[in-house]
Amino acid sequence: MDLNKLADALIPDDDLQPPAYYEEKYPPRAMKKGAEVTRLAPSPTGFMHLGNLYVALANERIAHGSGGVLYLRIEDTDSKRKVEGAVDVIQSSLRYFGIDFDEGAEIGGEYGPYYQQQRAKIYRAYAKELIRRGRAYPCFCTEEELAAVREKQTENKLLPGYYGEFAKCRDLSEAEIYQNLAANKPYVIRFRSEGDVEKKSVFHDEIKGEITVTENNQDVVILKSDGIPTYHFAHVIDDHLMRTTLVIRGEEWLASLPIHIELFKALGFRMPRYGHNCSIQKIDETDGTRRKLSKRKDPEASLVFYREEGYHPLAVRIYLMTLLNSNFEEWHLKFPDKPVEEFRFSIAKMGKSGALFDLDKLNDVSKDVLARLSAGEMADFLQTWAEGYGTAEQQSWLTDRDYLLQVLALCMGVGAKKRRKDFVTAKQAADVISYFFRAEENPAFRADGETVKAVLQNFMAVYDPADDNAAWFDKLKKVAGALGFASDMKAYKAAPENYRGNVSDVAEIVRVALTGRANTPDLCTIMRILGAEECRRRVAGVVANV
RNA sequence: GGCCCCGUGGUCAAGAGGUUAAGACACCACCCUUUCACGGUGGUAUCAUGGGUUCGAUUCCCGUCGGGGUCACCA
Repeated sequence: MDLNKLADALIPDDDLQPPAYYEEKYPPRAMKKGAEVTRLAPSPTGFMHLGNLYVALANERIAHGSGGVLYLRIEDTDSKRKVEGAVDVIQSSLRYFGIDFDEGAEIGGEYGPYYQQQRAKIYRAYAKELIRRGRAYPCFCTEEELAAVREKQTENKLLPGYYGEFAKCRDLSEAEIYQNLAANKPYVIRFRSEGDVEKKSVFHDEIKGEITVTENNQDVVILKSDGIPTYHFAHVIDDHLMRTTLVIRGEEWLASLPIHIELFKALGFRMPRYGHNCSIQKIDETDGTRRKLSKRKDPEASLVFYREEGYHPLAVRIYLMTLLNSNFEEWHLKFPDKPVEEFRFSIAKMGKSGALFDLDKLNDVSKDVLARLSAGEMADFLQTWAEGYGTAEQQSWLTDRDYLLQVLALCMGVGAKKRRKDFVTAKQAADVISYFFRAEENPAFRADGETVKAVLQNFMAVYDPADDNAAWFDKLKKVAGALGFASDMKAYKAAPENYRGNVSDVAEIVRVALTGRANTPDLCTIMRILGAEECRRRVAGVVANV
């Protein structure tokens, strides 16, 4: 069979460059030893998964930690999944969490274009070359035919797929091929595999270590009927031509590694190194089993979730780093103020087994991150969050910057010996500080109405905003004593039956009346921030209703 | 089902042929304290299982079990 003629018939494009042209156009990168070229290659589906960020962080740290390059390639070969504006979503969400690319889509670079759709000619050139060499052939099978074969294979407990005797179009005669072409039958281009599933070999995975791979024997599709390549083919060509040195990707790709290995070999490309990263999982409530975080079932699977909730990007970053590198957490505990970039990220320290997503742990990390912010930084963070996701009311709270800073300084314990860790997320923080901006609707007291009224009236009668903390508390104790509450905790503990309660019960009444909640930072300071007038108004409201 | 990956407390995990099997989160108790938070002290809890190698295996080997992934003209 005249393979050159076949190649021309199958891929008639007259504007293709020979493979050698691309080899020269995209030469190996001049980089210092040890520098890694890594990439992120998401599909523009408009949805960004936590797993995307997870693997992005690993690639980013490896590239930048080694003085290498991180680039963004858009895998838009499936037109059915493509969503308008998805590339913006990818870039903006990754940037929010601190992933910056050196080259790639929308940034450009010497190894572009970085959209696979724009690289169609390149793939076709290599596919044509494979046809000429007899390593690729046209397949005219319809979807129905393939499905029927698969069904039969499954029935007979055979390996499903297009291989060996089941590869009907593999050895079509020249006449049959041209007949089909003349009849305008749609066709795909398949790779002619020479592998044998009985043969296994050891492969070194940068994360998993020594793994065994079974040879591929599938004649996989490399060019779909629309002339666009499949993932497998595009991956091999792109990562070769873009001179990727290390591919860190999800372990769901492990199963197709044999295909990639054979394609690299057939094309005569040197393979990049691979690291297959485990995925973030969660326990399914319905059956108690582990599974990947699901886009459909788990809101926390989406990167949008963390922005809506107002998680600080650094918190998410630190949390993911603790999952990614087992010694990161200890390092971070030791040097809490050092930027993450200073940590020596190592592929060797990446875990082999999938980790369960732990919101408690993330929350704990978040508290620490927020507690290290200055009041000004926290105010900025809150404002940015509120502009995007807060209610109109919450936005209005933040307009008086000076007032806000006073509130934050108190709630964060700025200036105190130890910082408070009340804030977890921006959303939760907004809720925590709400009482500074509006009185609570129906404060719930544990004490009876008469007692509440007496405590509030007595205390407000002597309250003086000019008092310092000690004087303020002295007055509270006097009120407590006058009403039969113990003003001295030790005395109370010695003989609680002699009292109606103690000074903390009295403080609680004032606290609840003013803030609507039983737990707040220092009450005296809260009253100072609210102002005497506002305090009196709130107390009056409570006394009238109780 | 075939193939592949994984298996140390509830979670993330360090670890090495011999350890009292680190640490963090969560949980519990106590202390501090006008409440809460912070902080401090202490505590509960782990090597999936069977066999082999070995003086000794949680660690090395094999089987079993369990969990996960994958078997598209999707990535």
